[in-house]
Amino acid sequence: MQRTSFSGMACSIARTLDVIGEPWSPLILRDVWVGMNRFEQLQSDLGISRKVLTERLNHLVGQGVLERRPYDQRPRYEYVLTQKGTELLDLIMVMRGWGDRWLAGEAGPSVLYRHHACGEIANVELRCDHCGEPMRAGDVDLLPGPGVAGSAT
Amino acid sequence: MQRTSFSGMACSIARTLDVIGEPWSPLILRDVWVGMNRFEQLQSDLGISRKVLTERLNHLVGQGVLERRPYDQRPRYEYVLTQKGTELLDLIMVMRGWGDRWLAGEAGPSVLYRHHACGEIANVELRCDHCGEPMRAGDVDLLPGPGVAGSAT
DNA sequence: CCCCTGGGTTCCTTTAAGAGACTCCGTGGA
DNA sequence: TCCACGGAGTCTCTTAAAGGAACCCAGGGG
Repeated sequence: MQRTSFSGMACSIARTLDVIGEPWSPLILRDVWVGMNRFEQLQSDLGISRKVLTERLNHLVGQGVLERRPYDQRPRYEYVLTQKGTELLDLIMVMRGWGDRWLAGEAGPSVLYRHHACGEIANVELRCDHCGEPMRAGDVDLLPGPGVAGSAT
Repeated sequence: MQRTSFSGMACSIARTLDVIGEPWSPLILRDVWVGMNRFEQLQSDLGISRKVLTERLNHLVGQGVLERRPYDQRPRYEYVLTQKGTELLDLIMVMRGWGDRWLAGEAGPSVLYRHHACGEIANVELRCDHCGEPMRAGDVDLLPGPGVAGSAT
């Protein structure tokens, strides 16, 4: 299909979608996170078409989320998360949390997180980076920021 | 294109993508959050095709993320977030945070959050729901959970 | 009585995803 | 020396989803 690019929108959500909004991209990030760094691994784990995997990897590398680097004398490459990509994993963790809560079914979650700081199996929670209290959608007012469309400064 | 459904995968991330992974869906949620509840509002704000908007809304209602309800004697409807949908906004907030940090450009964020609890402009941060310390991808070990594929219990 | 408005449906075009065969390039074994 | 192999892609063809625009229907209002 044709697809509208979101990148022109003055909205960080739309711009983020332009980076990882395409089908498969979040799953690729998850796999790279857990150590599936090579093309063949990703392709066989996900069952994604090789053509699409190539496109996604190129896009993610182009966006600075992944880095492609050789791991051998032969032309062999692996994909690793950059800092930008590592921070995107926040999104993956929150997705996992919501999916576990609302969609996991009777079997329960397929992956658990053990938090280094406390050693416990735990989940992520959104908190205010200012006061540390919980901060979810109902806990905030939305205000126009400096980057709103139309405010040319 | 054909699109592979992720719903068969034993992965909460994949299942979450089946709910909001399609193009436009996160932007629709954002708009509904900020008070754009009607078909015409959404269509003109996003510039999405009416056909696709219909499909997305039906899907989100079917998944229990939105609720469609009449607001008039005439056949007029509006879409509101359910509890399930409201909790999905965590994802939107985290996306906004990442996008602001890495993609906002010189203009800065277009929306700011004022946190009710402290009254300050703030951002979300991921913390452990057990000990309250920061909890990001590098702060956890991944362990197999009860719902892993193959563990028929 | 006719038109307006909200909320869709229909139809056609364009393009992206799926599937699978094919290529290219170093290396390792015979 | 030559061949097979494995990783990492490319190519080609088919199918289906997004875009876009016209059309439809039900209540009201003038």
